[in-house]
Amino acid sequence: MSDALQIRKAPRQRRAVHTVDALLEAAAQVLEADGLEGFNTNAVARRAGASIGTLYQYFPSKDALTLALLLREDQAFHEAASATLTLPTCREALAAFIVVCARQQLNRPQLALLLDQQEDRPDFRAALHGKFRFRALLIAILSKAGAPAHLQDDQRKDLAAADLLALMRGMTDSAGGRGERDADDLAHRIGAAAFGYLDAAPRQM
Amino acid sequence: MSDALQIRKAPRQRRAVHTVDALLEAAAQVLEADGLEGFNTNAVARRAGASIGTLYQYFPSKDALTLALLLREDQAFHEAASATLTLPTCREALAAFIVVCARQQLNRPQLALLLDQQEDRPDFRAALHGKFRFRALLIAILSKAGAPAHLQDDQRKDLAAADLLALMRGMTDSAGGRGERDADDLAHRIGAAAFGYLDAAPRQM
Amino acid sequence: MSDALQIRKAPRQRRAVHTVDALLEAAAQVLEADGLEGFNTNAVARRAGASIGTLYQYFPSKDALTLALLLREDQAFHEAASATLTLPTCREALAAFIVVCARQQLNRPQLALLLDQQEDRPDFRAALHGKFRFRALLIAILSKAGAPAHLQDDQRKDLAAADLLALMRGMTDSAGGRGERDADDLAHRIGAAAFGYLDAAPRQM
Amino acid sequence: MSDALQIRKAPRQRRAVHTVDALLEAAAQVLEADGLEGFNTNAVARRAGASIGTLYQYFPSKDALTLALLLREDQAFHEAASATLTLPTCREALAAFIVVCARQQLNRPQLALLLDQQEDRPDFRAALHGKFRFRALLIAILSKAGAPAHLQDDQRKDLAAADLLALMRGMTDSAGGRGERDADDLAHRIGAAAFGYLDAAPRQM
DNA sequence: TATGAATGAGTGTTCATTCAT
DNA sequence: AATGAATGAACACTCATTCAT
Repeated sequence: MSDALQIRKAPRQRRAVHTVDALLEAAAQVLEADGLEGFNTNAVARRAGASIGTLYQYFPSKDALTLALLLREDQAFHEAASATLTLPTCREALAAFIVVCARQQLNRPQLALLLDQQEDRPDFRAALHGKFRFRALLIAILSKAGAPAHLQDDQRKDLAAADLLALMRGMTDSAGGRGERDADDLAHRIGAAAFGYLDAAPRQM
Repeated sequence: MSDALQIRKAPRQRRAVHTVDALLEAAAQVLEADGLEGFNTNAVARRAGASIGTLYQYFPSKDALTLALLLREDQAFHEAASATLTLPTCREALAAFIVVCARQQLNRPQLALLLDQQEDRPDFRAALHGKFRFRALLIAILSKAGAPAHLQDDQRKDLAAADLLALMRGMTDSAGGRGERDADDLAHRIGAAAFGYLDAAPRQM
Repeated sequence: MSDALQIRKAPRQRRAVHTVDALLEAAAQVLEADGLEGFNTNAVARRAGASIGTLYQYFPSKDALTLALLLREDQAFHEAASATLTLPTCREALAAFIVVCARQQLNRPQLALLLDQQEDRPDFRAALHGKFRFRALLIAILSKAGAPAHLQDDQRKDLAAADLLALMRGMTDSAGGRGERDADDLAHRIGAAAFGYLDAAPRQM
Repeated sequence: MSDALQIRKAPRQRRAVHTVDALLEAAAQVLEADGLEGFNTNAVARRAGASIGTLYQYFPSKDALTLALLLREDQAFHEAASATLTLPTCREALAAFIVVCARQQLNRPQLALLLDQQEDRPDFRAALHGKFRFRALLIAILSKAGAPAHLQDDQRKDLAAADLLALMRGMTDSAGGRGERDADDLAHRIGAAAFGYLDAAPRQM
C-alpha cells in the first residue's frame, strides 16, 4: 500500500520522459472524454500510443497513475495559489486565491471535477498533501491582517478554511459542468459568498 | 435508453412492494458501507435477502436501481423543501430551505454524497427532474418579496439558483465527510455565505 | 487470506453439484496433461465445458480451486490409509499403509506428483490438515505393538514419521514418473527401505 | 528446442565471465528468496546488477538460465560424489555418497528443493545428463565388491539406483524443508533406509 | 558490449445480465 | 413470482522477450 502508489521508476532516457508525459496526458484526456467509467489502463495506454506494458513500467497500478495525474494537475495550480500569500491583507489574498481557483477549474472543468472526486478517496488522502496544502494555504490567508476578529481561534479558522474550500469547489464544479467560461465572473460570485461568510457574525450558542 | 432506466414493473402484491423497498434500502446501505466500488447488483440483492433474479424483475438495469434510489432519497427531501415556499419573504424561505438541506445531508452523509455525484451523470440528468426541481424551488424562493433587486432578471435568477445550490452542496458534502452532526450550525454557516452572495452588488462589466 | 481459500458457495441445485464436480475433474486433467504451467483457470473452465464466471462462482480464486482438488484427491486416500490403523501390530499396519500409498500414487501419478508439490506451499500448509493428518496417522502406527524400542521417545517418533513419509513420497513420485504400474512391487521395495530404517540402531552421538 | 536451452555465447572477456557468474548467483538467490513464483528474468537481472538486455545476451531464454543454474549447482556436487568411487566396497562408497548428498542438500536447501523439481521437467530431462549421471554413479557403486547378490542383474541394479536416488531426494528435501542442519545425522538416517533396502530379499513373483 | 525502453499475449478476476427451472 | 446457475465481455496487471540507442 505504501509504494503501490508511488511512481515505479524514474524515466532516465529522454524517450522515457516523453512516454510518461504522454501517458499522463492520455489519462487526462480519457478521464475528460469518457468519465470515470471509461477510465481504464488499456484505454489510457492506447490513447498514449503506448503498450499496456509500458504503462505499468512507470505506474505500478491504476491508482498510481491517477495519483500522478492528480499531482500533475495540482502542481501549477498550487504554485499560483501560493503566490497569493505575498499579498498583505486577508481580503486581497482571498480574492486572488479565488481567482486562481476559478481559472484552474474552468481550464479543464471535466477533468478538474473528476479529480476533485478522486481526491476524496481515503487512500489518496493519505498519500497526498494536496488537499491539505490548499487548506493550509487558506488558513494562512485567514491569518493575515484584516481577517475577521472571530477567526482568531484556531479551530474556527480551520472550520472556515474547510467551508470556504468546499464552497469554492461546489461552485466551480457546478460552473464547469454548466460550461461557463468566464473565470473572472465566476470568481466574483464566489467572492460574494466567501466574503459574506467571513463577515457574518458567528452563531451564538 | 427510454425504458432502460424505468422501473420494470410496478409491484402489485404487498409482498412485492416490500421486496422493492428492501432492495432500495439494501442499495442505500451497500452504497454507504462500501462506496461506489462496492455497489454492485449482486451485493444489493444479497443484502436485501433477495435473489439477483428478483432484483432484475423490478429493475431492468443497475442504473434503474440507482435512479430509483435517487428518487426515493429526494422524495421526502423535496417535500420538506417545498414547504418552505409557504413562507412569505425570500430571506425566511431561503433560511428554511438551507436548514432542510443541511438536515437531509447530515442524516446519511455518505449516501447523500454519493448520490449527489450520481446525479451529475449525464444520462441521469436527462432522466431526472430532481435536480432541476430543486432549482425551480430555489428560483421560486428568489422571486419572493424581499429578494435583491438585481435578481429581477430571469437569467440572473437562474444563475443565482445554480450557484446557491452548488454552494450548499459543496458545504454540506464536505461537512458530512468530516463527520459533522450539528445541522443547525452548518445551516447557519451556509446561510452566511448564501446571504452574502445575494446581498453583494452584481459585477459591473 | 482466511476465506480466500474456502469454497465460495455450496452448490444447492443438482446441476450446480455436477458443475463443481466437472470443474474439479477438469482441474485434475489439466494439471495432468499440461503440468503446473498449463494449469490456469481459463483452461480448467474450458475443459469443464463451463464459463470462467461459473468457475469463480464456486471457487473464489485459483488457489481455492487447487486446494479443493487437493482435498478431493486426499479424501479417499486418507480413508483407506486410516483403515490400516485397525491392524494390531506396527509392522502389519505400516506394510498396509505403504501399499495404500503406492496404489494411490500409481493411480494418477502425474497428478499426485504435482499435488504433492502444491501441498508444500506455506499458505496451503496452513489451510490444510492433510499432510499432517498423514503424519499423525504414521505416528499412530509407530505407536503400535512391536514398534522399535528406540521410538518410545515422542520426538524420535515424530522424526521417523517425517522421514518415512518423505521416503515414500520420493520413491512413489519417482516410480510414477517412470511409468511404473505395479503398485505391489513398488510397495515391497518401499517396505524394504522403511523397515530397514526402523530396524536400524539409532545413531550414537 | 536444440539451441534454445544452450548458453548463447561463451563469455570471452573476464568482465563477461563475472557477469555470467553474477547472473547465475542472482538466479540462485531469487529462487531461494522468492520461490518459483518470484523467479523471473527481470528480478534476476536486477539482483545481479545487470540489465535485462545483458541477461539475454548470455541466456537465450529463461529456461536456458534455469538450466545453467542447474548445471552449476550439480557441478561441485557431482565431483564430490564421483570421488566416492575410489572407495573399495559398495557399502563404504554408498555411505560416503549419502553423506555427500546430505551435505549438498542442507547447504542451500530451498534452492536444492526447487532445482530438484525443475530437473523433472521433461524438456530439462532431455537436455540434461545430470540426473542420469548420478544414477550412473550409483550404478557403479552398486557394482562394487560386497553388493547384494540379487543386484547382479543390470535391470535390477538400474531400478535400485533409481529407488535409492528417489529415497535420498525425498528425505533430504523434507529435512531441508524442516530446517534440519545436521547433515551427518540425516545421512545416518538415510543410510539406515538405503541399506535396509539393499539387504532386503527381492520379492518373489 | 551494455542498456533499458517498449512490447503484447496471457492470466486472474469481477460483475451486469439472462434464463431455465 | 422467485430462484440461482450460468454467461462472457471487460479489466488490472505480469513477464518473457526484442531492439534501437
